[in-house]
Amino acid sequence: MLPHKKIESTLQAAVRAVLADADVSAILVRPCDPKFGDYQSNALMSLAKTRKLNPRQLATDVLTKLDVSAVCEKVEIAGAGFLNFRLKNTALTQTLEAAARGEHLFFDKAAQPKTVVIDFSSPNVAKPMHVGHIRSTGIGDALQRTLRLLGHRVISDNHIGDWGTQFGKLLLGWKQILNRADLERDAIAELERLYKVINAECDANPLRLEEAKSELVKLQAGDAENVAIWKEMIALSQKQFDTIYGRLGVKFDFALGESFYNPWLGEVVADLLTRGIARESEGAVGVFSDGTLPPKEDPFLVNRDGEWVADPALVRKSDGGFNYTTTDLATIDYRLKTWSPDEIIYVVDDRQSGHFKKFFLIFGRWKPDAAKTTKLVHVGFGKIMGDDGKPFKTRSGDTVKLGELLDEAEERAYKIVSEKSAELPEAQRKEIARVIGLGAVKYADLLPNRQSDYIFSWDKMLALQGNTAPYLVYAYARIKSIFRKQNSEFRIQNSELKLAAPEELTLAKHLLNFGLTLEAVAEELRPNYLCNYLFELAGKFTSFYENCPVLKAEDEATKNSRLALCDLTARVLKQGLETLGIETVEQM
RNA sequence: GCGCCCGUAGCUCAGUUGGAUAGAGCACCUGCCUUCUAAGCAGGUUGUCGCGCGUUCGAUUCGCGCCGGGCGCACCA
Repeated sequence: MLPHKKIESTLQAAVRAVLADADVSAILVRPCDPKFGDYQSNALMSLAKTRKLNPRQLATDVLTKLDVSAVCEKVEIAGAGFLNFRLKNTALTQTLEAAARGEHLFFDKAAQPKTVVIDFSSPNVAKPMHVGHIRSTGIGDALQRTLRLLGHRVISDNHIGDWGTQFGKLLLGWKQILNRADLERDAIAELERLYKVINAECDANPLRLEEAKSELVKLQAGDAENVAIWKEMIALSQKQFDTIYGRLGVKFDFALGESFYNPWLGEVVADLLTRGIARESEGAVGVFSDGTLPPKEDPFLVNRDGEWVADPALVRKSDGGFNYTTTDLATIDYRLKTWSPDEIIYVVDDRQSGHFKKFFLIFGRWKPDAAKTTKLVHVGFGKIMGDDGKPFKTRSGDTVKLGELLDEAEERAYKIVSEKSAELPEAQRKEIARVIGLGAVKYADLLPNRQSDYIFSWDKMLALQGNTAPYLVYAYARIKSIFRKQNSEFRIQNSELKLAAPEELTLAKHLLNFGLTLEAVAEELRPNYLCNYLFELAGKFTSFYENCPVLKAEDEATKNSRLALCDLTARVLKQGLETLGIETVEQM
């Protein structure tokens, strides 16, 4: 068991011994400022507060029941009632030696694995994936990797936009203005052109719009020709998706598009009507406020000039078509029946938070039993901005295509690699540039708190100094370099650690917090915690690297101990980056 | 108008149940390569945490009210 968990469970038992009825699940032990110790708990203060006890007295009482001498020095009470823990050197080295033997990598599998459906990326058919998709795709992938690493059962599902009114226009364009040669050269660009041309025509001419609508109606009715064209458009799009996901290294367990749920949409609406959850209004069918929430908190109400008026979620349009709330409901029904998840995570732009608020409430009304056992979470994120503070666009004002963005990342990285490591063969420089370029884009996207907007900057993400992917991969490559240089056979499994230098101790202690960080990422669904942990790890490693010679250590025992420390650091760096969806290189 | 999100160093951003003297990178200054990758390291400078009030032993964090920015408000998703 990792030392901090040992401390935590022992502390919880001690608290229970003092206050038998206390809820000890909130009694946590966290890393702290080294001047106070290695770990700290401030939980006794809030516990004392709710019970109107003297916090320092409570701490003293708990301390008499607390024996953590196996892993800690004497526990200290500090300030208003903090408990400060300092690890024993033996506990530290034993934990590292166990890791060296391959018994763990500073994290534990979840005691109670959850089944989690994670819905992310969701590109649209017939449209190019653009820079915005990096957010849902990167965050979603990092989360699925984290949850899997911690032993949860994860079902990733790409809810592709393969259905909707845009297909009327696309079908019309396909039939009337399709350029076959262009389609073969660049299918997505041609499909995009079709849509733009017809869309403009429809805006200008109601008759064109009617034509497009009738194509849509035919598709919906199962017209053989239209269905065949629609399927071809999906197939062409899928090629694009496969290429992009292949480059990004993102995998899905399922890619059940919106159209998959078509057969059940009518039933969903009928069921909502039968149960009195939805009702007809102005020819459409919608879910309205049930009056159980105060108006301010009720997403089904909106204030217009001082009056609260209905703002329903429509589930059927007046023309009989369905809305995306309907699809989302059919989708959740399918997911419940198929996987019985404990949790469903939607990694979707924050601008849709209103939709999710309504959708989650409808779910609660529609499936009250399931709502008790399945938690729905909207993992929202902000926009990517250009350096002018406006949404990130190309110079000509178009959206930035994801494929082109990744190309540019690799090109820019290649220039830098060629400059810094001109001696490496071209093929290797290309491979380094691929890893660094893609890693830089992904890392820059995962680093900020996901809910805030961030400014896209090539220079910052590709910089070798600062909190960037190149810096982290560089730290990894330097460790690997040591192992290439050393002559004798080094066997990590038999390593005995002896930690003396402050840099060694600081690095070693930081390794111990890998699992804590992974758990925080899984708990709050925030990959940036892991980014910051790895940045600190790389920093502590380079500090160690500068101050503690490894291959030229004063004696063999120190050398082997340091080699082991290097190896463990490399493993955590590699595992951590991999969990963020970022590859590493052995040399750069 | 109403709701949601945001406001932290000159710039870009972190800040994990409310916790100890609020952190990092960039920029700026000073050192360190005949020694494991200097794409690096060590040190220095930088703050009314938008403003005010409240809750608390303790508030960047919670509540209320302002100010400033972004986004969303029935047949698109």
